[in-house]
Amino acid sequence: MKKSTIQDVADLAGVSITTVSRVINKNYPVKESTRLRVNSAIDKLNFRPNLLAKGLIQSCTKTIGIITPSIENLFFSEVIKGIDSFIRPMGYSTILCHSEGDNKSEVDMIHNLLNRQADGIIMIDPRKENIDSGFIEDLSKSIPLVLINGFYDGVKCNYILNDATSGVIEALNYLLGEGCTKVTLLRGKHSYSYDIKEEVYRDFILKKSDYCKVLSIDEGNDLKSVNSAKLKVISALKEKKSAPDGIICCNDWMAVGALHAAKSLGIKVPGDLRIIGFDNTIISQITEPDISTVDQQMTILGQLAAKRIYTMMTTDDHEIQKIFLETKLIIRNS
Amino acid sequence: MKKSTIQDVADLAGVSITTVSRVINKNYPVKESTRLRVNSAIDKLNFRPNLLAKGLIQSCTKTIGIITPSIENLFFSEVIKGIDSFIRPMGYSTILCHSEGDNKSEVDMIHNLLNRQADGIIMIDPRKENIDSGFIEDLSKSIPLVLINGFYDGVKCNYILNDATSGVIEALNYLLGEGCTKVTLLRGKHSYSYDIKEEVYRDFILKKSDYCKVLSIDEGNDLKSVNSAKLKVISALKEKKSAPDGIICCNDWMAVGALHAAKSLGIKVPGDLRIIGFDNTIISQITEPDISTVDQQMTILGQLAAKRIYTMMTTDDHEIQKIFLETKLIIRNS
DNA sequence: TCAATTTAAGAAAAGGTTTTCTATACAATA
DNA sequence: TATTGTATAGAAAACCTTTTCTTAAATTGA
Repeated sequence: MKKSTIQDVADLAGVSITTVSRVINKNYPVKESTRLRVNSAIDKLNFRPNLLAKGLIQSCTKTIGIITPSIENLFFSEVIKGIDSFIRPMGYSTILCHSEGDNKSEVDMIHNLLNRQADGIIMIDPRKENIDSGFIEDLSKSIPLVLINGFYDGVKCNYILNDATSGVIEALNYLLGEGCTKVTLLRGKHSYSYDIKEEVYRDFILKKSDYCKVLSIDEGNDLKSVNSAKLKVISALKEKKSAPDGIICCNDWMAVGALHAAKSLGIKVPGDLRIIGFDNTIISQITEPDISTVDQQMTILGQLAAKRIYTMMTTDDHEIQKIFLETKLIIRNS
Repeated sequence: MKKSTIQDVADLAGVSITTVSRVINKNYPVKESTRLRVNSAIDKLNFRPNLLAKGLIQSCTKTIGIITPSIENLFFSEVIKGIDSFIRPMGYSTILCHSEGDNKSEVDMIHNLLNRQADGIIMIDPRKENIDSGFIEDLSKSIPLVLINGFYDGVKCNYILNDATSGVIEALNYLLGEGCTKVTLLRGKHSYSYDIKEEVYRDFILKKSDYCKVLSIDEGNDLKSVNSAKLKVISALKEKKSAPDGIICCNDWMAVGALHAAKSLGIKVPGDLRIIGFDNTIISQITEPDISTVDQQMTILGQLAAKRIYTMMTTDDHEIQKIFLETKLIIRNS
């Protein structure tokens, strides 16, 4: 079944393509009788307007790209749903790209989005390398760009949405208050969101204690990180003198890994070891015990990013904004 | 920074746009010296070819659309990764759409993909209503379409990839073998994959037992289903006479819900109640006890779908194929 | 009735590529 | 020399819309 064009519709309805366009876009008065004729022609031919042509002439595609490192972490799923919930009703559609935490993929995907003439891009947890190289800063000069969790002070040129570092402090205060004396941080690589947490952790813990230890696994967002975290924590727990009695994990997957590590060694949680996760995804609720975690308000994070990019796309307000969102520690049984 | 076009590049390099096009696409010999000049002009102007224009003229966008009900279920994540792992290296990019299990969204997204001139569409667990209405069958006449888990015999016009129903039988055999006498099935709505499982369950169980009971929750793929499943199972377990001693859950989220239901009532798993999930996602490994589940080979499922759609897009082999994949019961401690 | 205004609809340009067809320059062959 | 062949590169059409500019027809006002 060959695709029909606006010309076919025009021929069938006995009008010009201009008129068909007007009927479709409802942006110009058309006599009722012709409107009906055109519409029935559209139905008969099953006509679908070619967005490539439309986008080409309007130089606007009503599309935003979302780049996420992973689709295996509910943190991202929730953020994405937040973005969608705001931007869809505004008539935009989204193109979701997952880079699997790969540098090059991330760049390729951005290029692809640019080539497709996306109107804006939201990046969740962009790769550190791509920030450091200046790539992202450059990018933000050529297209409305909002980063989620990609904040660090050095990047001045980007409008950045970021949840506060307050979560780490809240978690630390809680653990110290519960009597922990050896609190460690478990983090992943390649994302500034981990760096910030580490920085805050170090600054804060050194004021209160002389135990300061950071565990780092190779990745952080995919499923493999559960096991990596487990292995990493097992080896930390095996160290006689310096084994931690509290772990703050940079996301809930890692926290699950830590929990399993403790179990495998017969270490009681929360008796001998306390674990705190990050994100408050549902997986922190389904383990035994369920895991205390820092809520990140993912939906709101996404909505704010969407709102901001919408403003940038539709007005000439392109100034750089940094919005910080509150976090909240959810106490459970770990 | 205004976007530069192929004309700008041509002007700067002192050649025609034809030549620039040839340099970019490497589909025609160009003298080395001009090639260099053109390339440096491209770099200088930071030129990015407009895919709208290219797609328009080639009537091919090297794009496939993926429609999934949810991005909150690792089953889908794995399938999607499988698709990507095959189709990306072939030079295609993917547009991922999540319908949140909404009928209308699903249709809208398909229309959007058609309007964008996607070259093919893969649908995971398409909505029952859209199959029943004939919409999907019609669709498959106008674009290469592959369904994953959308199989039922009535749909003759679609090429369908589907994992075997053998999983249900395997699970049933196992539970009966372990001495269960009241095995129920917990399912969701609006997807044929649940219908098939129910059908197989009914056919099989009635031959072996006179206990046949199906529990159904409103949705099945999002996070809310954990809680819905829990509530549904709690009320089933409370029924004195007919409380099940074995539950087959149509995905791992539901199995988690069922497990929590049992816990909340103080019912021992697997002692008093056995639970089997579906999908073998990592969440079936992180609960206590970990959950026996039916592995669905999601990655392969995705790869096969991608491979099939690739063939359909690049050759004139458009015949309807139905591929069935083996499942495997993974025995754990539930 | 005639001019002026309003309404409805068409013609053609534009958007940025690819592709077919054509043209030039030069070398090779007879 | 005349002919053929071979690189190399340009001109122009094509892809399918939207949009600006016109035009024709219908309505209004005096």
